[in-house]
Amino acid sequence: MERKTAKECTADQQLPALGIRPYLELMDKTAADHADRKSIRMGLVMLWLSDNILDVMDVDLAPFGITESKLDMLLLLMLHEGRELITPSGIADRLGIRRASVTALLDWLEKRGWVSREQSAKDRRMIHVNITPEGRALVDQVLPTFWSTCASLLGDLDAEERGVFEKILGKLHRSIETRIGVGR
Amino acid sequence: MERKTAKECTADQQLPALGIRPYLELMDKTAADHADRKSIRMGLVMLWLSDNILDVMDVDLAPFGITESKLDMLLLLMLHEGRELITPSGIADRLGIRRASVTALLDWLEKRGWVSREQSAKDRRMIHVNITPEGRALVDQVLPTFWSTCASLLGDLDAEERGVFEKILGKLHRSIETRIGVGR
DNA sequence: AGTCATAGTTAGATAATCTAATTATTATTG
DNA sequence: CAATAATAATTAGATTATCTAACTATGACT
Repeated sequence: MERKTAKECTADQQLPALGIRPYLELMDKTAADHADRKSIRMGLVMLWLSDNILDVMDVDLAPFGITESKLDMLLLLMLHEGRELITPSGIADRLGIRRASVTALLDWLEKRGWVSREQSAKDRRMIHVNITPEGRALVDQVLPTFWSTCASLLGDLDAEERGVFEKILGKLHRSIETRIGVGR
Repeated sequence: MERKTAKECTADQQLPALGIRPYLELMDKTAADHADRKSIRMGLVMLWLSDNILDVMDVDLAPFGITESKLDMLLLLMLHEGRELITPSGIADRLGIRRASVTALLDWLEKRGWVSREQSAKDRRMIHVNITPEGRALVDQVLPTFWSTCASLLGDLDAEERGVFEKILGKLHRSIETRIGVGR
C-alpha cells in the first residue's frame, strides 16, 4: 500500500465483471425442461445481488480498516455490554462459527486494542471478552456508514414498492431461517 | 474426513447462529437520529439474506466437490464453446477477478481434468482455455441442482408476490449495477 | 483418585482473493 | 533494426475467513 516501486505496477486494471445476462442465457439453453424458468431467473438475480451486496458493504467498511466479520463481533460485544458476561464459546455460538475462528478474530481485534480478554475468577477455564473504549469509539465512527450503506441497498424503490418488499423480505427471511435452522 | 481418531473429536457442535434480531435491536439504540429506520432495517435483512443465500448455494454444491467460483468459471467456458477463443485475461475481465486468481482457479480445474490450456499459435503469449468433455459432464450433472437451488431461493412467495418481487429485483439489480459499474 | 467433560488455544489446512515481480513474447518507434 | 514499451501468463507471497483435530488447563462426577 505504501511501496510504489519503479516500474509503476503492470496494471491489471479491475474491469467491471460481466453481470448475469450470460447466465440467464445459459439457463435458457440448459434448463429447458425445468418447470419455472421465471423462478430460476429470479433466483439467479438474487444470487448475483447477494454477492454484490456483500461487496458493497466490504468496500464501504474498508476505509475504517475493518471487515464485516470483525464489525459483527464488535457489535455483538457492544450489545452485551452491561448484560451477562460473554465468553469465546458464547460468541462462537451466537456468530455461528467455531471457537477456533473466534480465537483468531479476537487475536486480531485484541492486537489493535479493540477488545480485551480477562480470565474468569469463578471458572478459570473461561475468558470474559469485552469491547474496550477504543473499540467502542471505532464502532461509533463506523456505524453511521454502516447504517447508511444498509439503507442504500434499497436503491430507488418508491414508497409503495418498499411496503411490498418489506413483506417479501420477511417471508424470504423466514424461509431461509427454517432452511438453515436458526435457533432462538 | 476419513480419519476418526480414538477420542471421537471434542464436539464443537455447529450451533445455529443468532440471526438478525440483535442487530435490529442495536439499530434501534444507535441509529436514533437516522431518518429512515425502516430502510435500515430492510437493508440489514438484505445483508443477512445475502450471506445466507450464498451459504445455501455452497452447501448444495458441496456434494459435487465444486464451489460457486469454480462452477462460474466452468459455466463461462461452456458459454464460450464454439464462439471466440477465450484466454485467462478474458476470463479475468468477465469474472471481475485478477489474472493471478484465474491462474489459480485454472490450475485447480485443470488438475481434475475439467479444463485444458493450449498455447495460441498466433500470439505465443496467449493461452486458449477450454472446458473438457469431463468438465462438461460435471456441469451437466451439477446444473439441475444449481437451477433448483436458484428456484428454491424464492421460498414460498405466492404468484402475486413473485410478480411484484420480479420488478423489485430488476430495480435492485440495476441500482447495484450502476453502483459498482458493470460494463457492457 | 481417576475419569470425563468443558473452555480456550494451537497447529495445520483450504478457498478465494489480492499485489508485485518475473518471464516470454510481440509491438512500436526513433 | 535495435532498443524500449506493452501485453499475457505465471510465480511468489500475503491476507481473510473459515475449518478440523489435537492439546492444555481446569473443573465435575463417581
